[in-house]
Amino acid sequence: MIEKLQSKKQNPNTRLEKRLRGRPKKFDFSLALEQALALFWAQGFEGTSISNLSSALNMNRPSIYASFGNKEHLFKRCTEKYLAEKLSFIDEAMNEKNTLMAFEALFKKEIELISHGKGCLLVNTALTCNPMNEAIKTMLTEHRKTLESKFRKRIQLAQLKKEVGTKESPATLAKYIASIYQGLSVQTATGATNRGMREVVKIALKIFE
Amino acid sequence: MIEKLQSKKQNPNTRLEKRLRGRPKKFDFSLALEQALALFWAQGFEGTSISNLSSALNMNRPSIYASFGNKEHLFKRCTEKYLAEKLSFIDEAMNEKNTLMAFEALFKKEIELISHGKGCLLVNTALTCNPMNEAIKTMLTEHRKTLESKFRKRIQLAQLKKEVGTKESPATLAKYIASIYQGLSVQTATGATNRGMREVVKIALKIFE
DNA sequence: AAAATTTTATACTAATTGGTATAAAAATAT
DNA sequence: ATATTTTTATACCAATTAGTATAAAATTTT
Repeated sequence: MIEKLQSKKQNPNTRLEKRLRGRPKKFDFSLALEQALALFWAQGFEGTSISNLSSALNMNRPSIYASFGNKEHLFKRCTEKYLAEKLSFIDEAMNEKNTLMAFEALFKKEIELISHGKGCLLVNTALTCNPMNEAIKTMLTEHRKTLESKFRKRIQLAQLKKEVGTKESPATLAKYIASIYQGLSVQTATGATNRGMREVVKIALKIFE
Repeated sequence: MIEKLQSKKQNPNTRLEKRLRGRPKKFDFSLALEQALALFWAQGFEGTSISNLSSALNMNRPSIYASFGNKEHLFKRCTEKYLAEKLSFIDEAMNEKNTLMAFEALFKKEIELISHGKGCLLVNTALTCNPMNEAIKTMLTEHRKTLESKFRKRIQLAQLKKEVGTKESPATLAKYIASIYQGLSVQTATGATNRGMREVVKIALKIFE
């Protein structure tokens, strides 16, 4: 009974945010963002309409605009969330103590991430688009470049420590790793199994043995 | 003067098709299809509207529908054209006399094909989409699987001829090759140069040396 | 209890989407 | 010349797009 009274009209935000004055939100901001991310991830930027989002988040349109801005802005927030929460393993993998372990960890975690068949958000959601949405495509492209440069830095470090040969440049090796990473993102959208992808990685990483 | 009279109201189809009864088409069917392919290739399936096509092909909408059917059907025709005209090099490459040469040829030609930065149509135009357009995504996926199976068959042949080791299965090696192929398609959309991609291929094909 | 505040829900906008009906235009066949 | 055929161009369709104005609802503050 006491419990029931306490949980009466419990707002998801109550515990986190200080209760504001007006009508309480019926949605949890962070959960809604996660649901938006899931939908964009599955359907791409242009494949997802505000109406789709409205249904999926159980929010009416004015609430979406009030909370997240327009479609482009919402997608950017989702991408940031994706980078912070889903791709955090990349920095962690790059901290492994040798190159082989670093990229083994990278791909192990990537395969877990993309095993649902939707691939990597940075790769699969807007490789091409209407000129109107060029900014979205460019943003994703920049993020992919950033990933590649993280690979490059890791390889540069390894070459300094003489841990890896210097025959190929770090830039080239990084591009090779990025190609595999992106290739797997397409592979999972082509029906590849986790096992199949792990075997691809095993071959791909032979160059570091 | 004579030339001018001869070329008066020259219809592009005149030479090929028997002149029909009614008002002549103002467009060349094959050219229009090529322009449609170029637009879908650059903007993706969902990023290309019938209005976009109408402008690009200089055809009004009823003419597009009359000539090519609806948007989905037109995209399928473009994909078929793409396979027949742009990806014909794949079968040719698979006919090279050894595995290394086959895949060297494959990637050399692929890089030429995608060097405009739009990647491979099968990869870059609808990796994700609205559920409404699922059939398009599925069609492209099937074509990607077909490519991979061509790689697999080539490797099976090579293993029979003891030309390549049997440590990894043809299926796995084919998936590895397909991953590189698809990875390069993303790479060119990420700003990679032809030279950069060629260097990636050089590393990738070391396993066949 | 009343005022203030904030979110919700409904209903709207103008533009665009994929797709088509209709009639004029431009050719050939008779 | 006239009829026939085919394409073009205009104008439309219903549905959906992204985005917003407005008022009711639900809360806290006074």
